[in-house]
Order: sequence, then structure tokens, then C-alpha cells
Amino acid sequence: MKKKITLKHIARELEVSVSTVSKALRNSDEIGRDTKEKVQAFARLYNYKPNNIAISLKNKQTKNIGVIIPNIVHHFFTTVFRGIEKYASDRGYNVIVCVSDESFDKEVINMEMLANGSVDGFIMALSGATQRQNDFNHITEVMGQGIPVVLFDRVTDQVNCDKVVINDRQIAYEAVLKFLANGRERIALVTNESYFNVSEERANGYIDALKDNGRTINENLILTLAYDHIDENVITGFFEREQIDAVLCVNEIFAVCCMGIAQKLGYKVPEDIAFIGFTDGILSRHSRPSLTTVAQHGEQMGEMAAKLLIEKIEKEINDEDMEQETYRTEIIKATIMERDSTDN
Amino acid sequence: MKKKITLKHIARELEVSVSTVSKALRNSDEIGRDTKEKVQAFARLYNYKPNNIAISLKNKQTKNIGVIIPNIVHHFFTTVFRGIEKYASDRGYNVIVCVSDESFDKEVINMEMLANGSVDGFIMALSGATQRQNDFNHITEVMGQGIPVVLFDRVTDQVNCDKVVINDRQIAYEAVLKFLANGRERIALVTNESYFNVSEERANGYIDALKDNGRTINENLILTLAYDHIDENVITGFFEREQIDAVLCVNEIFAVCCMGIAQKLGYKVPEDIAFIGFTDGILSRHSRPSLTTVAQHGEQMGEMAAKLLIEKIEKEINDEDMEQETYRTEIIKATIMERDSTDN
DNA sequence: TTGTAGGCGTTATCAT
DNA sequence: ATGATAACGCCTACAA
Repeated sequence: MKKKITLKHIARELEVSVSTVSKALRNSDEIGRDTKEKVQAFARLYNYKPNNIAISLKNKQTKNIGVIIPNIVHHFFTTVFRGIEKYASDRGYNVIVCVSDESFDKEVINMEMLANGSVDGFIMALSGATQRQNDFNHITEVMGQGIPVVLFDRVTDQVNCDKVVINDRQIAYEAVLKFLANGRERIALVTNESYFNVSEERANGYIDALKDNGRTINENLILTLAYDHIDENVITGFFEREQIDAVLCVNEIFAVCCMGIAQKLGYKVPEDIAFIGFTDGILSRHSRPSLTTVAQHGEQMGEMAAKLLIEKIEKEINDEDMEQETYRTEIIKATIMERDSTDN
Repeated sequence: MKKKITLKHIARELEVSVSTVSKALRNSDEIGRDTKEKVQAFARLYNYKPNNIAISLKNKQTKNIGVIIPNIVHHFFTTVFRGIEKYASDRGYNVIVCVSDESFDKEVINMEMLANGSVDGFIMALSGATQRQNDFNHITEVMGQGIPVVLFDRVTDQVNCDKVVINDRQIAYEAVLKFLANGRERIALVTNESYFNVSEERANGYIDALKDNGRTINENLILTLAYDHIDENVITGFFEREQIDAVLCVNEIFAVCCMGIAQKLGYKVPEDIAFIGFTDGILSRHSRPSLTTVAQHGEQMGEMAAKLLIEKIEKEINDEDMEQETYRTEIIKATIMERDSTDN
């Protein structure tokens, strides 16, 4: 039942000064051999550990990283988080997570809360609402205070900072190419309301691939679903109405649902119709047939984001003169994970 | 590009003392009307926000909660986390997450790190390794320092603290009862290596239900799989070897895999064989047929854990006299979520 | 070799 | 009504 012990306690107990204790514990050679041993033994006995808060205050460094994500139940964010956590904790940083719940207000509140001394920098993916209303003052303000920010996945051109994204457009392009190579012609896209830049990029890749290969875009083959609720009837109607032999979905839930519905309608996968989804999560691995997906390598993305952030944090400490800031955008290369929902 | 501003800056600028500024900002009525207004206007202009770290140091309270979980990609932990985050952030607490990766060492390191002033309390689920080696000194030590701990899901009798669990045993019991009521007799259990108390409890419920209803336990119908790797051949062998008409699985991945394999072997679900899995995640909702599961209500569990913890934290602040600590174990009632893998 | 003093940002107490 | 001072726990020049 020993309460937390401080330098002062040790000093009093051993009848030396606080600074002697401090130096002794840091093994300074200003301190005599025997005093050092005495102090260190005592500290070990009472399990002395310096108080992080005091150190933070003194050093103006918290060794905490703030992560703000829209959502923690989505597998993709979870894997990114895992990458962040891994990289950061290897370097002695803790991770403070806040969830914006796709809400602008929560994003702002969380950010302000953490910016007041709790963290040394931020890693974040923009909430849906933030992207919709195009307001990034909270971010620029925090950066103005000298706190670095790294954006990942859901990013924006309107903030100048380090970013980590995947090559959404290109990989969607490649997915369509793959369909074409397999002789598929009636290729559908299932996407969601488009204030998500990622969905937009994927749609662009889809469109470009078709155009570049002399196909015309058939708007009827593009299905736009709501972000948060899946209406099976809408999907069923889509598959009944249109003739389709391949489907690219912007996430795995859409893909699995669409595949299930198509199967119910009598389609054979992949003989009659092929599927590729974004997000390589458990769902894709365990669906029947297993789903070919775009692996976004979230963990790698998280590691990269953490790397960029920690570099900035530690550079800022050294550079007082703040030589012209320079920001990078790292692109994590997505790959197509072939499984049984496509021809191989 | 305004850097962080402090009381001192304001004081200097306005040529008053720091304490005047402090009081003015807290609207103390010791301060004259005009001074107050002047200070507040200035603070607003420069967007002054008090430094959390300094406040933490002064108040010996961080308003941070440390969460240590074995793993963040498992849907269950994710939902619990969500509950914690929700409850905590509504009450002004931040959540610091560390992942133990099922490792004893990482659990200890993370805990010690956070215990040195970074958090006011812990919410945790024990890592696999910790449960295996039965060493809980890191936990009792932290509690000895007056830092409250709440254990959830993966708990132990050997630590006396608040706990939140689900009624694993009873719900497994009920699941088996349901099978029996549907005329199923050859009921299998698919579980994992048993240092997870939760798996053990579920197995006990399975056994009790059979015994209480006059059935004998057939050891051959209990399949024990490795925790981290699923060997399809083992499962296939199991279903080929044994005659089975119902399966209870301790998690949803096992359930989905087993169901897939059984289907491949020609079983019709649920006509020939029924399945119930623990953990009500996306997998269960989207499998074909959809899986009947035990919903563990992780979010509710997280909220409860956060509630217990915050109560302890805030009580401790008031009670200096530490009147005989009393600990609670809250039981979250799991429910069976009926879907298409069982008769209804 | 050891100790003193000052400061990180804030607040509470006690002067003025 | 305002200000000086001390304290939270730690670190580090500088003094002794």
C-alpha cells in the first residue's frame, strides 16, 4: 500500500537534497559513489518512478500522440491504429485515441482538448461531416501553434501537412482492367455518397479505366448507396434491373452484401459475375466464395503516419529556426488480393 | 502562427499579475469588472486555453483513462472500447489505449508507463500470456498506489477489484438448451486452448446443460483449436469423423469456418446441422446463412467499466479516509441473437 | 561532491 | 481589488 514516492520523499528520508537525489538517479558523476548507491538502492526498494506529468511540464513534451478517427469499429481504421500504436510505442510514445463519430463538432472538441498540452502531435482521418462542410480551421489552428498533424486516408487538399494515402484511383483502375482482361464488359460500381474523397478517387479510377479502353460509361451501372445503412431492396432492384457481369465495390461490406444478393438471384460467382471489394478485412476472407479485395495495408499506413509525425515532432524540438516547413504525401500502394470471387 | 499563450504572457502584456489574470479568467469576484473584461477579451483574442499538463500536475488528476487490451482488431474489444470512449468522453475524460498483443511483458510495460502520472485509472482485459502465467503483481502494485483498476471480460479471481463480465456460462447453457429443444442431440463444442477463463466458462455451461438434461458428455464432440491459427484440415477431420447436428463455437470466426466446412461436406444449415457462435460481429451478420450468435453487448460492457472506474476515481478524490474499499462485479447479460443458422 | 535557486503553467492562500 | 508567494515534481545552471 505504498503511495507514489517522489524525489522529495527520498531526499527527506536520506537527508540529502532533492537535486542530489535527482542526479544520483541519473547516474551523474557529480555524485559520490556511496551516495549514489544509497540513493539508488532506496529508489529501487520503494520502486521510484519519475512522474511523467512533471517531466512533460518541464520538457514541454508529452510523449503522447493524439489519434482522431471517425470510427473504431471499421476494420480499416482498426488496422491503421494498430500500425500507429506499434510504431509509436516502440519509440516510447503513448497513443491517445478519440473518436469523432463522423461528427465535425466532436472532431473539433477532441482536437482542442488534446491540443492543450496533452499530445505532441496528431494523426487523423477526417470525419464525414468535416469533409462535407469543408471546414478545417481546427486543424490549421493547431498547426499554427506548432503542433504537427498527419492526415491519413480521408485527407484534404486544403490543409498543408504531411499525409498518407493509398493510390485509390490507380488501384480501382487496375481492378477494372482485370475485369476487362477477363472478358467482362458490363462492369458495375457500387459506391457511397461522395463527400468521401476516397470514394470519389475510386470512382474516378473506375471511370478512367473504362474510358481509356474505349468503353463508354453507363451511369445505370453505378449504384450509390447511403453511408450508414444498407437497403437490400435497392441492391436487389439494381441487380434485377441491370445486366452485370462484374462489380467493383468501394468497401467490403457492400461487396459481401451485393454478392449475397446476386447469389440469391441465381448468379454464380465468379462464373456469371465477379466481385472485387475495397478493404481487405475478415469479412472478405470468410465470405463464400471468398472475396477478391483491394488490400489497403492499413497497418503499414499507420506506421508511415506515425513515422512522419514523430519525425516532425522530433525535428521541431531541434530546429528552433523553423527553416521553411516541408510536407510530404506518402502513398501506400494498395494491392489486389485475389480470392475466389474473380477468375484467376 | 501564434504560439501557445500562457497566463504569464497575458499578465505581461496587460501589466497585471499572473494571479490577477488567473482569477479574472475564472470570473472570480475578487477582480474588478473592467480588469476582468480586459483580461477576458485579450484571452479570447489570443485564444488562450489553460495547459492541461500544468493543471494535471497541480491537481494530481489527469482526466485520462488508460485502457489496456490484448488486441484491437478483434471486434469484441473494439466495441467495448467504443463504449468506454463514449462514456468517458462525455464526462471529460480522454482515453489512452495500449495494446498488450497478448503478451505479459507488454502488458506490464504499458501499465507501468501509464501509471507514472499519465492516467487516473485503468480498464483492462488480461492478455493471454498473463492469464497463462498467473502473475498479477503489476496490477496489485498499481492498485496499491491508489490507482483504481477495472477488469473486464478476461478477468481473474486473484485480483480484488471492480470487474465487468458477461454470464458466459449461463448463456452457453441456454444455447445448448435451445439445441436440445429443437431436437438436436449430437451437440458439439468448438473451443480453444483453455487458459482463457471465458472459454472455460462457456465450456462449463455446455457441459452443465447436457448433464442437467440427462445427456452424457461425449469428449469426441469437443474440438479444441489453437488460439491464433485455424487449421482447416483439423476441422474437416472433425466433421467427417463425428456425427453432429449442432455446434456451439466460442467465437464467431470458429463458427463461420466450421459452418463453411460443414457446408462443403454437404451438410445443409440449419436443416442437418445448426450453429451458434459467440461474439456478435459483422461476420455473423453477413455469413450465409447468417449466424445465430451470442451477443456480448460489448459497448454496454465498456460503458459499465468506464462507469465503475470513474466512480472510483472520483470517490478517491473525496474520501481521504479510504473507508474500507468495496469492489463490485457487474454482469452484463448476453443474449442470443437468432438468425438463420438455427431453427426458429 | 553536494546544495541552492529558478522555472515549466497553474491555482490557492495570504498579504497589501 | 490586486499582487506576491508557495506549491505540484522534476531538472539543471550555478554556487558553495
